[in-house]
Amino acid sequence: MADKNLFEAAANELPTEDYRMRAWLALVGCFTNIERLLRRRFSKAFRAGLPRYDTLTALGQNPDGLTMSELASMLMVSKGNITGVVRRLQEKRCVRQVKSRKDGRVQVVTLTRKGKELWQQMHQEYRDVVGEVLLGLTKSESSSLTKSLLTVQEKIEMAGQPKG
Amino acid sequence: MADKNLFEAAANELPTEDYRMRAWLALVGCFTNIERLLRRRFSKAFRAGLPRYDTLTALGQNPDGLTMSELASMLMVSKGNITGVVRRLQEKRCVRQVKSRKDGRVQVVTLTRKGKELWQQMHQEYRDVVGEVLLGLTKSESSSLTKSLLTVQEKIEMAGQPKG
DNA sequence: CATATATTGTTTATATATAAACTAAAACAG
DNA sequence: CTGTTTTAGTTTATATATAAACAATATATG
Repeated sequence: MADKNLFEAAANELPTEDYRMRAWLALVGCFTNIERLLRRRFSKAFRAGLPRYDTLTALGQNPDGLTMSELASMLMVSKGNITGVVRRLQEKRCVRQVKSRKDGRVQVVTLTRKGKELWQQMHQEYRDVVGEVLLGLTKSESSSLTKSLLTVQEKIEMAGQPKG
Repeated sequence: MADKNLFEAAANELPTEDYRMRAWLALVGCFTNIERLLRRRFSKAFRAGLPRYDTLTALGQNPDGLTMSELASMLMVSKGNITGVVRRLQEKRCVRQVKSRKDGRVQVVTLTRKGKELWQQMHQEYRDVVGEVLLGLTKSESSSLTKSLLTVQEKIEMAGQPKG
């Protein structure tokens, strides 16, 4: 007993006509598997989770810096969350926080040189893992999958950012 | 600046031929959006995260109970994680833990009546949210998406469970 | 200008997640 | 039977996540 994972088991119990739930369960299973691999590789290589990579990426793409709120918005997480992630990155000297002179509430966050280097290493690792995991996927399969996913995305009524 | 989310921005920076990364970014964006909606609805309705629902579902599908290790394996999380989730469910009188008489190390976890009721409520909420979110998806779109995702799943070499 | 309101970011309480170290019990080896 | 190894589960340290309450600062409005 307890042979297959929950999502496969749940899909097996679905009535045939329940095609939307079936799609969602397939999405969960697929994402969860790949994401876990990525997380494990990042944990081993950098002793860091994916949120740090996401944060470094956002900052790398915006060399003039981003405020805490902008980071929260781009990464689609709460502001309280960003406070912690940026604090840990700062303790590792990977980012710099400077208080804005125009607006005393605002912190502008930028990458340090060390942060840029870490970002590049992480980026390579990220690309490697995704490449390995999706190795079996042909160009046409990838394109069809991407197209389906973007269709779903478009149809989701975006329900705002998290609070706080 | 900081207009669109990170995954869209990252996809825009990709070379055209990078179809696998593009598919992965679409997968991340799609999953993350829907999962966040689900989580928010669960948080509001039950003051509980999705892992509790997953755990109740696994137990609901196995009325004879599951051990902590079986739960960890089915939900694909670490054993230390299960310890916490089950403890919180037990504090709410939703599950029962009984030490096995055959093997003094093993805990067998089963649903209480209260747990069954909570599970059913959560199940309804889960179905509602997925239905709403994927409302715009036709049967044929759903099927094509499911098929693509299962193809990916098959091609992923499953890399074992987390440790601990 | 003074007061009301909104915005930025942190803090707190809680839930989730892992890896690694640990305990207890079972299985196995000689 | 005794010592070794394996297995089941918990504990600890750390990272991530949210909502809600809060502080400090801007902005808007009379």
